[in-house]
Amino acid sequence: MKRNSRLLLALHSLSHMAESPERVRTSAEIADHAGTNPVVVRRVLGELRKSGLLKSEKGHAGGWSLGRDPETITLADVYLALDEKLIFRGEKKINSSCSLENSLYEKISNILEKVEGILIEELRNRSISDI
Amino acid sequence: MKRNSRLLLALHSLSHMAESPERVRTSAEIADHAGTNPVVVRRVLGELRKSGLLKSEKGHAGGWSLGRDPETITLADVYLALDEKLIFRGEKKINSSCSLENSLYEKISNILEKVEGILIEELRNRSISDI
DNA sequence: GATTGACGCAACAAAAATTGTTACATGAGA
DNA sequence: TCTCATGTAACAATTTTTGTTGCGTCAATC
Repeated sequence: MKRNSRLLLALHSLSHMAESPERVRTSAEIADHAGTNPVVVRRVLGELRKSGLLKSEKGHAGGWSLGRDPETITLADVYLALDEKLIFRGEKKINSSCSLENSLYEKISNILEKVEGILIEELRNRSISDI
Repeated sequence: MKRNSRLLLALHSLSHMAESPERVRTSAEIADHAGTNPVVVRRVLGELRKSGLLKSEKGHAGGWSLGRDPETITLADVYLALDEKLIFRGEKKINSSCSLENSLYEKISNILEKVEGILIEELRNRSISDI
């Protein structure tokens, strides 16, 4: 797996869950299907649980299931829950002694914030059931 | 330096050049100001030269200078010349046996292409002289 | 023409970020 | 009590990015 696979892993898993929301899945099962490791799955899905998108149960018949109706879970919810920035994770060498550099960083940041807002809007238009 | 510093390095350097376009700068000089290495500078700026944004001269009084009028060099030009994708360099595990995964990848790709188009439009509205 | 000082580039090294693994604690059902 | 699941920390391996060294080429200057 490569970069930014966290979001894809999350969305992939959730879209399967949306198909049969009643079914409880173990992290081992999910990892196997996604070609990764159970611990990685728990790590990523754990962040979604914190946001209420998923719930998990320990114990014998434990595992993962959706925290609410699949139609109400948008791609934006997942994106935001993971707290990743698809766009630009550049350094924040602010307060450089070079005023041009500061100006540059500010201008780029403004643009990217605007564009990311648009991205989130787009993601908000799709639910995990739409996949 | 961290991730995506290439674009910032390029824009930072170009914006200085836009201030005094007549002045020729060495990669050592640029690297020193940007806090990096001359070879790295030549590497990054070399890509801009291929796109005609910059020109470089060897020899004793050699160095780097703008390839055309600073007002005509937009941030989009630089972004495209570097062939980087600020947005989503996710894996391309297409043709997975899982149709949901394929569908997911396609949907995400469509959204990101659209958003990146908007990003480029925004970048096209600023020249390196605007920094 | 020899020297100096610049870029061009390849190959290698180092550092940073991401992903994978192991180990163990905790909790819930059989 | 035993089994099977998650939760988490610590560590290892991999991938990506950045930095470094070395050497060739070219042009101005001595």
